[in-house]
Amino acid sequence: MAGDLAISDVARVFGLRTSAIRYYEQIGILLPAMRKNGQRRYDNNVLFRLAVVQRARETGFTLEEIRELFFGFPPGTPPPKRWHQLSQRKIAELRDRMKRLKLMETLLRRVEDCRCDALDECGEKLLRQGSR
Amino acid sequence: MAGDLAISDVARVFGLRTSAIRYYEQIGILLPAMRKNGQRRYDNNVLFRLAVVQRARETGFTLEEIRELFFGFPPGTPPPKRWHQLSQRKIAELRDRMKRLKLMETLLRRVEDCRCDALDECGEKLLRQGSR
DNA sequence: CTACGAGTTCAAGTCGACTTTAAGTCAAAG
DNA sequence: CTTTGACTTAAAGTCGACTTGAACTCGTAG
Repeated sequence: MAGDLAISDVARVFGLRTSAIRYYEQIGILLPAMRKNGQRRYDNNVLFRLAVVQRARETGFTLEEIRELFFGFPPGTPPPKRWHQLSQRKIAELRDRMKRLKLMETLLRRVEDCRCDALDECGEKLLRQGSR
Repeated sequence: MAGDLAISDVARVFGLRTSAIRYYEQIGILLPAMRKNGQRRYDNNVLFRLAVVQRARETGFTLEEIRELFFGFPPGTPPPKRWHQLSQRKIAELRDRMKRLKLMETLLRRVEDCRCDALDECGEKLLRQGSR
């Protein structure tokens, strides 16, 4: 049950490259692993850590924010509080990004109405629109 | 009406840095400008071109795609056809991005229900969920 | 004449999340 | 003993869209 995993095992579980895991260690998202003949050996805890990392990545957190999640609070701060604080920012960010996507879509559909004979004509219209 | 614009004038109209305009020329989005004592001079056409570039950027096109818009079709291809072809791809892309954002939001809201006592517990639950 | 501001070129730097490369170590297999 | 395969490190490369820096040239104002 304990596990004594090589870096390639850990990588395979999450579909990551070994280089990604070393990188996570390098930037301080994973604590330095124990060594056996110079090679990293992991126990199951790292799987839990990485599961959290993956989920956080899926929800749009940067690696910097993930480090904050792990190490940016006084030790003992309960996860719900950690998640909450970071989520607030992120939700606002997602809302902005969605707005932007919707604007893009609107503009894209509008471009479909173009009847210009030359691209410069498009530009001319846009300039007149912009100044109005 | 003609205009004999310095690079800084053009930049100011669009809120761009002069370096961006040189860069656009370098990557072939703007044709090389006429020179006057070695300095670039522009006429009004460049404003139309740049208005199109800006709008295309706003709708999510990359500079590569914008070059395609301008130079990736047989000369004389009408703008509606050009826009349409590029828009199809882009709309699909926007839909995917929107889906992803919505998934992120769902996951973020779900994370708000976390009652774990430690982050490793979060990871453990996620791992069990993932395998189920 | 000199200083100034605006322009020029080319190369290199930036950001985030990694990957790739080069050179070296180690234990097990043949 | 040598090869193989997996691992190690540090440094450099990647992508996109620019920006920044260094070194240089212009025309003009004082």
